[in-house]
Amino acid sequence: MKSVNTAMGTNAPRLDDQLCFLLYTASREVTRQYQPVLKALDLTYPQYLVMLVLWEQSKPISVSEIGKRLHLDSGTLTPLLKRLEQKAIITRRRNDRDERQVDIQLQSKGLEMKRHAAEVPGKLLCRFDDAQLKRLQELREELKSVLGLLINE
Amino acid sequence: MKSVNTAMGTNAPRLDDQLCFLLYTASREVTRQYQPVLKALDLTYPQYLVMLVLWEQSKPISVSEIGKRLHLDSGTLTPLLKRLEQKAIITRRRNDRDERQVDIQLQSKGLEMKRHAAEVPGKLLCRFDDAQLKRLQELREELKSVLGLLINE
DNA sequence: AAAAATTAAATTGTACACAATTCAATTTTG
DNA sequence: CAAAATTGAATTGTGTACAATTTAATTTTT
Repeated sequence: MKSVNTAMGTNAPRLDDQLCFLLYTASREVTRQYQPVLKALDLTYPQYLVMLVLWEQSKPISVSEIGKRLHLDSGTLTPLLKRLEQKAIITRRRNDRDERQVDIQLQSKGLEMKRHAAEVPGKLLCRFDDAQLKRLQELREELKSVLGLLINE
Repeated sequence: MKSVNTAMGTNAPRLDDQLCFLLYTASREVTRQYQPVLKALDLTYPQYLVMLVLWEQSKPISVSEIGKRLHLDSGTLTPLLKRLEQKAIITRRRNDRDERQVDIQLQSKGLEMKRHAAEVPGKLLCRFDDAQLKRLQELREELKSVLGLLINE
């Protein structure tokens, strides 16, 4: 009862106890920790997420489909994808069947990066012991299921 | 063992199973849900976080102290605080004792907003039932403790 | 089939984040 | 005390996020 009330009550909300703030902080903290590792791949963290989508595919995929997976819109993706194109990691091509769509395809450079990228999670997780990894994994499951709660409705 | 291995293994990392991606998505999703509620206060979500810090204080507080609480630097805070100043919510003043510091103080408008803001969490949480609130609370505790793991080291 | 509605990207504009640098004020050292 | 180091904000530059609008292409209606 106590802690539910602190969240719902009429008191001023306490910063450190707010789920939203913890998510906001944790997300930025994790992104920060990815950065030095991703620097070797010359990718930002959002660019890395786009690459994960593309590596899962191997087929060309539309901008909106990428957006659906990452919950990002064209306002974010279009300039990001143009940067990946400039780095010769992907190509952007209008779809012949539906000229509204732009298909994103890996270039050979982008495909080859997959091998390097496979080492990324390990580099970040290696500093945790088994007990800590287990906690991360539990948090992941909790978060995955709560995210379902947040999104539906 | 299985799921720990999927995170550490040499396979291509799976997007939906990555804690980092879940944090990134959940954080943005929650921010999105705050937005309509905060619009009534004419605040963005990061501005709201700064206000939470200021409401907890009631004393003037330096930019760097705000930054310490929110894990944000002056590059983010300076322009944000200038916007709050323009809206007559706060004042910015060089500290007399140490002229390097800029003290942030609530204006009367900013102080009065506290009452309205007290209703914000309730407006977001009211759509969850008791069981769901309990899960949010559990996630909060998990996240709080894991964040400690991530930050120290 | 023509008009209306919908969809997919791109564009525009605002607001973060954050690395890196600058500048001034204060502290620490030699 | 003067030089060196540190600290606190501000600035600069890059890269997201995302609302809102625009434009072109496709689909649905009438």
